[in-house]
Amino acid sequence: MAVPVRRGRGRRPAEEVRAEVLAAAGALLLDAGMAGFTFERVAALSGASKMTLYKWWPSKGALALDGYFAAVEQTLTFPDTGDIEADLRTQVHAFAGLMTGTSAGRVVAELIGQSQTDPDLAAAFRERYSAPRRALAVTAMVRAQGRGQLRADVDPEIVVDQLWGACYHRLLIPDLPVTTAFVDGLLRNVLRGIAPREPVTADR
Amino acid sequence: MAVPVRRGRGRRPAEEVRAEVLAAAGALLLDAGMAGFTFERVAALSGASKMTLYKWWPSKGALALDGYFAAVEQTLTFPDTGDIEADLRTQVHAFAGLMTGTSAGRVVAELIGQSQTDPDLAAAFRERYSAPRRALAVTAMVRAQGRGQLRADVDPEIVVDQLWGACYHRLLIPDLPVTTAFVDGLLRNVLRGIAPREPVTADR
DNA sequence: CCGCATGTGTACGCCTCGTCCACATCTGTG
DNA sequence: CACAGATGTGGACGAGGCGTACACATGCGG
Repeated sequence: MAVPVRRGRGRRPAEEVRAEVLAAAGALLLDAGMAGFTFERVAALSGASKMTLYKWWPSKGALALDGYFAAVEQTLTFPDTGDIEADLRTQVHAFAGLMTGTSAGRVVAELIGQSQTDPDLAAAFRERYSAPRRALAVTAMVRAQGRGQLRADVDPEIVVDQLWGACYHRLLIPDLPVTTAFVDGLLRNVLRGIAPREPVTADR
Repeated sequence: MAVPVRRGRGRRPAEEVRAEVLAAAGALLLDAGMAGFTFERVAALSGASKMTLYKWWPSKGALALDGYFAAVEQTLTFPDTGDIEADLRTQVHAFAGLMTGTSAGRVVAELIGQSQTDPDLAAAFRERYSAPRRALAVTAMVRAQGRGQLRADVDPEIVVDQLWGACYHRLLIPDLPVTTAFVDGLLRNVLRGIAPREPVTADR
């Protein structure tokens, strides 16, 4: 009897739909995790049709990644104070804090997990998440090498794997937790290994 | 009309069934990957009933892990030649070689990926895979500290994350490949950071 | 030699996937 | 301003995996 004002069929502005889908995807991801994240549910939540989702996103993982970015505002900056050790310290601690203190850690871990069997997600993740971050850290280190703060024979790419890889290791294979003490010890070991012969800053 | 000799119904020796299931699981895992790995298929391949599988294994991941162990004979040794640097070098290179040279790398990556949303697999993986390996490396390093080959203030657990974590990082988030040059550079950086003040072995 | 524990075949309801259709509505072009 | 085409919607479909249940056959232990 009651006639709904909006029957909901027919074309809707793409921007509007896209925004609602991303919001729904982000929300679902945050509180259901990758396990309960499904095209079906996102469609239901957002009020969009499954077909639209399949048209715009190649895989469940790719949609989840977009949802993640929409949910957590990413600033993506790398300070350059002129002191590479301090900057790396700041960044790694911030990263570890984000991964352990918020639900972002769980989500990122599940995205990486899903990307092992979802090529589209893997590509999207590399392109939009890991590669940019890696590049920021690397350029900062290259500049530091120019200033003589880092040994010239050290490959910055490898340092990235040492620092962030170690954190991801504990995040993905949680034999041991990511603690502040862990991050401090990690930074100490790594910095000691890549500093010039006579360390610029004496540690301890 | 033709009467099959073995109707296949009724009880079968548990050992026999278990062996066949593990063989089937391993084979399926190796050539279909975690994507095509399903209870249904393992049951069909092994000739066992789905119900039996559900009874013995709590999740698809747990079954896959057992299948993996059955498929690749794991030796799990850590040499102790008295030279910790050489031993770590050997171990990390062997690990990297296994991960890149065989299909084991793909499978392990997918197992870790799956474990992000499968608590049973995560527990089994930690208990039967990562923890034992970590322990081997750690005890070797503790012994080395006793011999004065490693700084006493270094936490061996963290070194494990630096070395293996870095490799896993490139395995799971393949921005860059795991090459011999990478492993060499990694070892150089790490060893330089954990060696006593005057390095026991001069590198370069 | 017999009873019972245990695995087997089979079937079921539920869910997700990925695709398809007919239709409603927005958008831009003349 | 009107109309035609582009685009999203609702609804439905078959395939396939999940997880469970039941009745039956058979090996093993007493």
